[in-house]
Amino acid sequence: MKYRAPKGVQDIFPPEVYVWQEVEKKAKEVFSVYGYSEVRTPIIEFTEVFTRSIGEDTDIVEKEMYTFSDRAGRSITLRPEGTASVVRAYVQHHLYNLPSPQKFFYLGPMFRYERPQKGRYRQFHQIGAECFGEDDPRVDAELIEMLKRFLEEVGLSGLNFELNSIGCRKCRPEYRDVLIGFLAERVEHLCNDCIRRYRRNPLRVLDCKLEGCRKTTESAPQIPDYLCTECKEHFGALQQYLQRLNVSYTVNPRMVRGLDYYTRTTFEVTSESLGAQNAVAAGGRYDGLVEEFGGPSTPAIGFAVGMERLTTLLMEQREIQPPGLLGFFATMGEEAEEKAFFLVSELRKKGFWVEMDYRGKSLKSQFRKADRLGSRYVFIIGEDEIQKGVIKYKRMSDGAQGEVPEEEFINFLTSV
RNA sequence: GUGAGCGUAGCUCAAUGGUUAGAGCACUGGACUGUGGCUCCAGGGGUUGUGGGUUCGAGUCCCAUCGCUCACCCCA
Repeated sequence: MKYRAPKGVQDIFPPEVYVWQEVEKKAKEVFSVYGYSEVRTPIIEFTEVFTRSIGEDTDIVEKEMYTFSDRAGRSITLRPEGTASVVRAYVQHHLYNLPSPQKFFYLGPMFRYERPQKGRYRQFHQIGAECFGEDDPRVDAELIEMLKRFLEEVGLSGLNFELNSIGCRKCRPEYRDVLIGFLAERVEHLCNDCIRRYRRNPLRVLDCKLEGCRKTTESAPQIPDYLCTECKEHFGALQQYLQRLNVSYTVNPRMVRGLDYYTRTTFEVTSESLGAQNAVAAGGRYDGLVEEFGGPSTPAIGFAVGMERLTTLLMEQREIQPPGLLGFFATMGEEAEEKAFFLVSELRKKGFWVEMDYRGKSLKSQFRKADRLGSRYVFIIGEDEIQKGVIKYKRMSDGAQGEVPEEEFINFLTSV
């Protein structure tokens, strides 16, 4: 094979593409009811947009970005996630001068240079939502409710909502110190990965899957216990509201997110059947990011849904219903073929999906083709029909046949 | 970046180191001269991922390389 797509990117064909279209449609429907407008930001940004927001020493920035120099020597990066671009756009266009909250959603491809595996690709797609300008816990609750509703509308079940608060710029450093103190006494019991995490990002040690590390960190101090009064209140109120909105969740005090910009609320939606990459959606609050980008201090919260992971689950849980072909024209003879050709054109103009045969094949093989295409009807035009001025039809589901005068054909189609 | 498993027809897979690499599905045609699905028959389709090596002989064994998959790291 001479050409193949680069590693970790994929072509999406029918029938999967119909699932994608349905998911995108549902997202637009649900999000718009919550006041979210679509925003389309570029796929490329100056590299600093990502390094500044995601964090210099995260894996994404350190080794996963598609970065290149453009012809003028500027460093450009293919977006590895959506939030940074939306925040950049929000600040660049001074949207903080508009009434708060400003609410946006986006969908499109993201790029990370990683080894692909189940649920992970180099080009992957996210649907995300961002809400700027409010720090009220009701906004957090509302956003999580919207995510839940979207996932339900799209037809997913068996999902777990996990919730945590990782504090703010004030209280997180304090907790961090306490945790480092705790870990320092037990470093020798940690795995090699965790020893590295301990130095680089100690909160991650809590997330380790290994039995040994889990055990040593069993009695570790937990973030929720070290939140400052404001963060504690915020987290408590959020939980109250979620309960009253009937959004069930579990608090996971060990959940940490990989991007530096998160503050307070973080959440993940996971599924058992996704393999190692089990998060369908994730998000959180990022109250410092707008300021970081040079805007006024502006609280914000958002999430992103992984399209590939979502559609993978959907295709496991549901049958895919491709759009149905209404009719297939089976013709006998050149005159009939010509007639069918222009008739097909007329019908499509009226919005009917019809197809025909162009190869002058046997009637039998035309029927076979119609059947294979899942056509509801076969319309037959041969010498007899032309002479009588009729079109013969056969309903494929039960084999019922009949004739319709040409001039009534459109009416006939409308009625079936 | 690290580790493991797997590469044979469009797809799913057979073939003890030994003739001309097979089967099912799919595709095309016929049995049925103007009627699909079911059945039967026939046909087209392959550089066994690639390159080297061992051997009288390699799809099979060895090495390298490329690709795919899963996992680690990390994340949607």
